[in-house]
Amino acid sequence: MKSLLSNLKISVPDKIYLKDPESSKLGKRIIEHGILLIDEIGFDSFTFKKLGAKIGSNESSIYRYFESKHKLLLYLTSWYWAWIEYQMVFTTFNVPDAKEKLFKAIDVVTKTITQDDTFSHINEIVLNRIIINEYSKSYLTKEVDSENKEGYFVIYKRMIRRLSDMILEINPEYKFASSLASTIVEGALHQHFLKVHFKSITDCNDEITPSDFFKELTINAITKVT
Amino acid sequence: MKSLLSNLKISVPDKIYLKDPESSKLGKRIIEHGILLIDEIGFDSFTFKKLGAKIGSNESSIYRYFESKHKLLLYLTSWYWAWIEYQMVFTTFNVPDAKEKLFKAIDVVTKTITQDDTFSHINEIVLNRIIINEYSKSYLTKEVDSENKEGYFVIYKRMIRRLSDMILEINPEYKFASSLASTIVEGALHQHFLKVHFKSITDCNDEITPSDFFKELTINAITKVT
DNA sequence: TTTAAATTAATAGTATTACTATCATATTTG
DNA sequence: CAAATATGATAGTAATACTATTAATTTAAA
Repeated sequence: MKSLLSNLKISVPDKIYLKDPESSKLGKRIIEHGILLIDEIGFDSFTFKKLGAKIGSNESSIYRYFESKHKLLLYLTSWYWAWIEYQMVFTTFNVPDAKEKLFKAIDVVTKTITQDDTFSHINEIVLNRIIINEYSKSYLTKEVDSENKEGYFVIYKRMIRRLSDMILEINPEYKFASSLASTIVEGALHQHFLKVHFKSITDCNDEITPSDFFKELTINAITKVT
Repeated sequence: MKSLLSNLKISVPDKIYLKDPESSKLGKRIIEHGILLIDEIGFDSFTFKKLGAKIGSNESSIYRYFESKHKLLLYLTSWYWAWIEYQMVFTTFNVPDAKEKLFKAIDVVTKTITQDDTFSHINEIVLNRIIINEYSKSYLTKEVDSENKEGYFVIYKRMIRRLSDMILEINPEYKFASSLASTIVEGALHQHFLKVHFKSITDCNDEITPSDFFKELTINAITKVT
């Protein structure tokens, strides 16, 4: 995916930031080390002061890019889903068989990220861990409705709708395409979490992946003769 | 469920609290109004100081029951899952047909709570909303492994295992019973959230419930001939 | 190349949070 | 009734999540 993406810029709704972090060296350092620090100490303990110390910059300079650490999380998650969406569109493009297409899409959203080579300052492996551990916190807030109106979750919702459309391509009669799509995406993150922290309530491990589980689940859900 | 439960006490791992809130009037007020206040302002803005003001008591008195607001959340969530587990065991007891049994269990974990009548000081409708909006925050932390070792999530995991066992009763060959069970429980909370805040990525609404979706999904997953 | 504009750094300050500690006052119980 | 226990009031601390101001540095334009 590297060479194909190297000229592209993933774009994030611009209301999320005060100043585009892609537009300067400091901005990129904020993103790069923000990802590493959130992964290291967790989003709850993460502060702009600590990030400032880590990158040898000042707290107040970071506040010029993001209004709050919550906005930084929204930025990172939007970036992540835009990146996933791109891969989903790219991988399924020109695949004539609807089932093969859907399976490729499910693979994209459920797989463990193992390669970090798409964008120089963003470590996608680490960012994927942040999504698994922190994504829910970006929308489980009292402000979710107003932030949704501002468009902070458009990329995520659009990506889910693409998946839903591929489900309907196979079976236009299936009544729960959206719920199934959202369950696959959210459920895969959850299974990845469980396999690290609550092994006893998942079957996923080094051999069985969330992708295996969700592909079988999906195909049975939509092709069953009832 | 009221009369049957009225003599029972739901028990929560005792390491979660410093002093059992069931043991005093103040303790019960903390739980009762803690639930209402978290629902009202959200867990992130919730503080013991605000709760103290609301119940006409002192911040420091609340700290004598719970070490932190995080522990209070663990208490509430443990209580909730114990209550759900009780209903699950009770409702499925003596049901001979494995499929009917599983469906009853799925109903218990996925339905919207509409009655508040089991325990005087706990409003189960409001508590259910808190679980939907805040449950993930109880385990998406850096301390999850140590807290898991302390037994703070035993009830939740046991309840999921019960569900998994009922799945295996129908099809002992099914390879993903635990993952399916955990997906049903977590996924149902997620669908309830989506139907309020992100309607475009769910099919659930006033007519179609998460229960409908997950029952069909489950039965197709485990009885499909592959 | 100088000058102005923009960006970043440094410092200080505020209200709130998440507690801990101490001591006084109720309330319960033996 | 005394002693034990629970609760309340007050104070204090370090950290958080910012905002504001001013100084220093970098960049871009004339």
